Amino acid sequence: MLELIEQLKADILNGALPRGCPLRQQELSVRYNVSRIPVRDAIAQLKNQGWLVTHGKAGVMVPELNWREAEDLYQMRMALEVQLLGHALPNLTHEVLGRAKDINLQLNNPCLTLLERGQLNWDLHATLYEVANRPTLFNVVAILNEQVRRYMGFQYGPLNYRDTSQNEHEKLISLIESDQKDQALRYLKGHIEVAGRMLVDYLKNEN
Amino acid sequence: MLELIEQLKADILNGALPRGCPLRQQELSVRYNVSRIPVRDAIAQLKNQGWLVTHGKAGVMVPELNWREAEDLYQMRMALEVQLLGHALPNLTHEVLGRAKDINLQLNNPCLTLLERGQLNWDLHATLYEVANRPTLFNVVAILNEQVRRYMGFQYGPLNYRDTSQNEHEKLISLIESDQKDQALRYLKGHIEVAGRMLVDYLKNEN
DNA sequence: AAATATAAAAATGTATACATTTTTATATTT
DNA sequence: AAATATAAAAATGTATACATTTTTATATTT
Repeated sequence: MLELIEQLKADILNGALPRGCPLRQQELSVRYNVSRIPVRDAIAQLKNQGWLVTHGKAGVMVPELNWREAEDLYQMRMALEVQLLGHALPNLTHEVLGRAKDINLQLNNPCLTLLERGQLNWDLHATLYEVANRPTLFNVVAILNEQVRRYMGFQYGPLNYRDTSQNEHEKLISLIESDQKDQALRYLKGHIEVAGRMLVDYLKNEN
Repeated sequence: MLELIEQLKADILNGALPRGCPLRQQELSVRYNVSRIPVRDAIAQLKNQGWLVTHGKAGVMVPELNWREAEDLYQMRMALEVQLLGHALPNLTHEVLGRAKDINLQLNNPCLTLLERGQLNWDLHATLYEVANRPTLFNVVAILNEQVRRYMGFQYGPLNYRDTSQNEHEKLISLIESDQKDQALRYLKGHIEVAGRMLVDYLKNEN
């Protein structure tokens, strides 16, 4: 069923499932070659995580992208990820920071789609957050980042953002390495804030 | 199915479903007089919201209470509810504040269980937050408060907390009425912090 | 003709039956 | 006797069939 969820998410992202019109369990069960039971399970899960919303009293649909939601998601990320990094700081060994650097190098690759870039970006952040040992907080942050993925299905923003974001990661890691805790936390906050503002501005201009 | 979820939550709270040992879909379906399908649906939902956790590779169980989780929940509440109230402040008319005051009066009733008190407490907070018009943020905050309910199934803490909490609500509302925004936000933060610390201290001493 | 009421169709929700996976008990090996 | 391998039992996962609810199309009323 996890696989089915991923397929649905992929088809939501690539536009194979149209926004705004109801999805029928039967159609989906034909499309993915399973019965309606796993389809129902997957729909319930995706509804919980904001990938689908109810359509009337029966049925669900892919929601429209919406800048207010994006703003909320980034505001929550800002508040919670700063907390999480704060808990992680005392446990961030050079080994962990090394793993983060390796991921950041992969972000160099210019062929990455925005979606792949988003995945690596989360992998990097998650590497830092994991050592916080705060599963409840981590879990909420993970869900928020997964929800943000809904907004990464298409290219947006200025082209040079790639380098900006990558440099920001480098700066963040070096602040942590040199034990400048408060500055690292403020820097992370700014990093998320900038990414959020770029997305929100883009969404506002689209409509 | 929503009814089934509520029944399960109630039975988790009152201890009818034991912690730590696996719950079987079959047993639950007999207990609640439904087939395994709605039981499965309910279990999935409760797992998503922290009321159940997986037990090995097959099965779920009621998780033990755990002070680190409680601490995380209250830290998240602190950060996010302050944001939410901030968005709500410009829209908080006297009518809305009046509704909040009416709920606070009900908290006078000394016969309330901690659980009923928790419900009214959330009703009050939700009244203020609703006018923020931030459904995504509101939804996360609502889920956090629902998760906190898991920790309210039993009596704890000093007996005079009732009055303390109620006075804090009064103070918060009066700060809002007199348009002292920053102080209102800081006061809310403290209000949640105190409640969280009380719970966490209690949980730490229990074990 | 617009608004409401009724009936048919189509959707979702749930029960039962079967398939697959996981767990537990037993047998075998070292 | 402890550790591993095997077989039986019991669990979860999924397909199909039926029940209930919702939607849509048609008929009726004002």
